[in-house]
Amino acid sequence: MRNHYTFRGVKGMRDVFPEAARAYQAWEARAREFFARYGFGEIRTPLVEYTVLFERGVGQGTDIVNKEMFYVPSKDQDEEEGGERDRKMVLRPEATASVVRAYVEQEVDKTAPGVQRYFYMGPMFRYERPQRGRLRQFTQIGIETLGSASPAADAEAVILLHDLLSAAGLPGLTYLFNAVGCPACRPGYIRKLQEYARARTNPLCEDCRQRLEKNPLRLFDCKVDACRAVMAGAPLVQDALCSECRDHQRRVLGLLETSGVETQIEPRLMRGLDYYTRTVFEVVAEGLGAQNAVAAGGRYDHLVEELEGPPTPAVGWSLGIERLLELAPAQEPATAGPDIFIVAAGPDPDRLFYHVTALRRLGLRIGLEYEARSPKALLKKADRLGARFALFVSQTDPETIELKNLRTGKQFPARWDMLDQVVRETG
RNA sequence: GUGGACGUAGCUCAGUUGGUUAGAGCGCUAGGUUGUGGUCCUGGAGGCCGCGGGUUCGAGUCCCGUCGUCCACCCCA
Repeated sequence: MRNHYTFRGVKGMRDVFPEAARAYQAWEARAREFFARYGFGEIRTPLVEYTVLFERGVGQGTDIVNKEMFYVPSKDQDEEEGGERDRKMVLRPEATASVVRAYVEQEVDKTAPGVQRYFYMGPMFRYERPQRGRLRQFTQIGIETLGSASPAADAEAVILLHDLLSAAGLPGLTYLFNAVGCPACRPGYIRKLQEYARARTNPLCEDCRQRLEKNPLRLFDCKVDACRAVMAGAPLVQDALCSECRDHQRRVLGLLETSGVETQIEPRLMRGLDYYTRTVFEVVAEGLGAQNAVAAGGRYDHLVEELEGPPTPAVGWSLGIERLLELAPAQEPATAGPDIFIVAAGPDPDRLFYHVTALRRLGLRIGLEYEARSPKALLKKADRLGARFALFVSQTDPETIELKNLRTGKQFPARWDMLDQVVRETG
């Protein structure tokens, strides 16, 4: 790799070459298969949104909004005087806010009333310091179900995720669940939590003292021993849920149990995005280092209203392909090699090119080198590519050819206009 | 944003207490095979030792800075 080079790729962003791209394609194909089964349709939203969308959607107090945004300079900013602040644009850090924005903007509740099921796949951008399992541009696949408050919607989403991950044969996944309450019970819980913590501020670290006021639920995330000790005795959301939330959780977990999805209650599990209500969950994997969440999601019953839409309960999740890829290193079958690899020393290359084009137009995969090389080198290449046949072209006459079956080693004279048939019959 | 580790052929890495033409394996390439692959043998190409400065008679080896990568914190997919 060139170390002193002007035209570097951007930090935390990767180039994906064909071999690695196959692994992405495999995940995308598998996901599409499952989405079709469950009735989810693809939605494609822009990579750029106005900043306010995420400030409102993801939350003002979150790290994603406060320090992880990729700002996009725009002409709008220069041209529009005055209110340019809310015209600021960013690369999307996640997709849920965009999907909801699109849903509200198009008034989908009026044009297509009822439950909407969407899936998306594409790059997300977060300005973080890269480390294992964390890129600045990464790829998410996710779903959003809008318009249902039913526990069945939560369960359906999780089962889809579970079956998709299981189909990939990933070992060592744990499905963690928690409930984070709703407007009826969460405010009361947060007050209790703050009361508890305020009475014990002394041992808390600097960060936690700030969290206490700004984002008290995050107190549970701290890894400082002293803070953990304090929080070990803190009141839990689970004990403060209203009867509706409690009932919702019970029914979701019940549906998952009958569907054979093993779940684990994690009473201190919190999410970094503000919009979640009731159900939150996270799928964690072993052996991924510090960034071990491969998928996460939950219910967000008030986000649509928050973005000026009609009351619309919703639930969704997203998974990070790159982390999944690290878990199951490319075991995808290699793409099929050429049907025929041309071995020619370059007599009348134009005539040869004509024949090759004709064969490709018949649907055959033809491997061809542009420069004349030794037969040995060409055969070697054909072998590496997994070609089924090698075609020897006479040095003196491009019409005189011999076809060699690289599996059996048998070689025999052939004619250009018969190749298509021979290759297909040999299947 | 904070902390730590590491930058030597395309890749994985050696490189003695600073010492003269910087090495290995794999890969690439050519030949052995008077045009015929996957094994084997022999040869060849390929190095701003990340970059800049300093110490020294002499620096890939030591010091400072810088850029980059990785890991961890923070946070998250």
